[in-house]
Amino acid sequence: MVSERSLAVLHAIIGDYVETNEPVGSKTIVERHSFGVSAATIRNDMALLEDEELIAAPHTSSGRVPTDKGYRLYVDTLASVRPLSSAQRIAIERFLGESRDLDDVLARTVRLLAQLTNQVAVVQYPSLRRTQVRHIDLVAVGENRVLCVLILGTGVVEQQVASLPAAQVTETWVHGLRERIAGTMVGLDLEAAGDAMRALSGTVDEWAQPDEAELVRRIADVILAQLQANRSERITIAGAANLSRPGEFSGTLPSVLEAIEEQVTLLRLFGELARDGRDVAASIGRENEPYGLQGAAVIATGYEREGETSSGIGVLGPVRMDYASNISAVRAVARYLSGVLGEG
Amino acid sequence: MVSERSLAVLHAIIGDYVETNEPVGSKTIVERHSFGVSAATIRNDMALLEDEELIAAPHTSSGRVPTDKGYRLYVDTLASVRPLSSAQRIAIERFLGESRDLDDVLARTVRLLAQLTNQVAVVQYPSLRRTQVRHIDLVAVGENRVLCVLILGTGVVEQQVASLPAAQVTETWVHGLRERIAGTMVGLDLEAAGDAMRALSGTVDEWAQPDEAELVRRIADVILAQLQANRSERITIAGAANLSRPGEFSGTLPSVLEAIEEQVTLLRLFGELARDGRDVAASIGRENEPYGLQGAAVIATGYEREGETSSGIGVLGPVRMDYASNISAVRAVARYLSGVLGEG
DNA sequence: CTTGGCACTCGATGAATCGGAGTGCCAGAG
DNA sequence: CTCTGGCACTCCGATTCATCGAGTGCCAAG
Repeated sequence: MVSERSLAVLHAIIGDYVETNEPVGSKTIVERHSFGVSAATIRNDMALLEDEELIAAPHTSSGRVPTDKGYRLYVDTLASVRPLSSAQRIAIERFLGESRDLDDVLARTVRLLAQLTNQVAVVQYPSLRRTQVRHIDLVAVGENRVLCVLILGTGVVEQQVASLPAAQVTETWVHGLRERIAGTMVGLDLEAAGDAMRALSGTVDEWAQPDEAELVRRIADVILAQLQANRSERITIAGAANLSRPGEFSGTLPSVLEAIEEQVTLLRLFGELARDGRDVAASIGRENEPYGLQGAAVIATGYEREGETSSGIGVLGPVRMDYASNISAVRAVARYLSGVLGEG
Repeated sequence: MVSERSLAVLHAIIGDYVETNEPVGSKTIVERHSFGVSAATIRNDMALLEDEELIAAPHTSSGRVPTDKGYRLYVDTLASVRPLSSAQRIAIERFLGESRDLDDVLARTVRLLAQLTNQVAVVQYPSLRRTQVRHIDLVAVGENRVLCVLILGTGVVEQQVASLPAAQVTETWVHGLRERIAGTMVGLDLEAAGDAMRALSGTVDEWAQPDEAELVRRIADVILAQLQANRSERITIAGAANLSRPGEFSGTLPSVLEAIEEQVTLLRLFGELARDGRDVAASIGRENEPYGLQGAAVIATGYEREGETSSGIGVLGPVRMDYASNISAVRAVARYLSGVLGEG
């Protein structure tokens, strides 16, 4: 276990290194931070930290640089998350009150976060798995098409046309079917509605004419697809230009760009981080290896929508980043977003 | 005017420079290309090219590098666009036959183009301005909501709910309104339909009860918004990871990343390039200055959908790129895309 | 446990050197 | 008028070498 002071030294090293991007030596530390001890003592502590693999020396007899493990301990022992500057608070305020629809709020939020942190910001769209089906409609369009309209609790409207094989459907028949389906589905969340829909589709022979069963199954499939589409998740990204800051992201820039393009990778990563624990989580360097993002660090948390935790929000940046500021920025923006979405 | 051979020298210089990324001198040229003349003669030609500002020397007495103007003349005089390699043809073939919906086709296409060229590929979604309105439906949802459903010639279905102020609408009233609107709009393209809609909304007092006029206007506004939304244009992008190749894009990487994020910039640029002329167009270096993309080159052309030119497709890369290959790749993929979309 | 001292390491910096690729120009040949 | 070989000149880039200094590790003393 590392001593109290050694930990303070680690914090000092990381603080200086993040700021200057240069290996930091014992002398620099005693100059810039007022430890009450001499450089030699610091050196002893640093040797200790090096034994623990929390810091490393790029070359023999040069300053030290934090390792992934060092960063990890750092964020875990980060007590005082630096409060936001007043300029940052103002920036957040400016975005309040202008909220429009969900897309707009998320787009503004992700840009805000990118601007605050100077990193790539990522916001996951709310998971709608727990959203309810508010309304369902079937509309005959021509003789062999039925338009299936689904209105969800969030106000999202989903529609799709089911093409039927050469059968002529009547307005009244469609109406009857609609009543039956709506009766079983409306009010349920997407997951339960899907189950109900499958059950209905399975027992179709019991209540429908044989020659109509096929039609019902077709329509049921379309509705199932619609339910499924709304459970699928997306993310929105901003601040990609921050990736071009030179020096950072030494060799792993390609994989980061790929991850941004893929989306699915980031989705998994953010989902994971947002899920466990209520507070802001970080994943640093090698910890991201399963996602091909060693070289990068991710800070993420969940935000709430109408009272329940829905999805992830956070930033993606180089391992050498200002965790204190960025963690508090992510936390603040997540709270703000939860507030805005809580009202609606 | 530059002589025949000087032009050939320019081509040689650009060819070598693109390949090696190093200033190319007279000696290198006589070695690698079989001009029938000596290095001194090449030097004379190079002096001439330099007078014309087609090439420039980074330092006194070093090889020459093409200028933007040089690249411009190069692509303008590019006669034999190199045919695709068989491997590339196979890659294209593999994407055939798997076409599904429009989104899928475009997503595959843009990735294909990125892979073929090793650049950032951009495909503009088809402009729907000339698409016809195929069907319109109004469905009463509850007492004070009307769902407006628009089905377009492309199969796209657009829907939106119009909220009405405390008025109870009857099923029959909605039906009547639907008939009237459908009668004036169905069969028109989006632009004309918008005009018709506005006209209808303007004369509402002549044929509707005074207390219903407001409802009609509300509904009309929603439909207008739907029409507008479908005229708006989008692009899809792939191959952003190719930006990370080092050395290229010396200092302008940030602006390129911004442009990709903005989309609207690229939309204007590609729209412009796809519009003029039928063949592949290029915009090189400073020519992109109005878009903040000096430092980059764009190769673009239009593709056809159901017989008429609809939108742009192309690649974005560093000025120093293989124009011959990339132009032919863009052309080939555009043709392939036109073929696929022509059938549907 | 801390501290000052000291020898040592090793990368960074800068000057000096050198080689060579490349140019520009000229005079002569076709 | 064009091409060619030759030649002097320039200047970049790599190499070498010496030096500097920040920083370490270790030790013996407080």
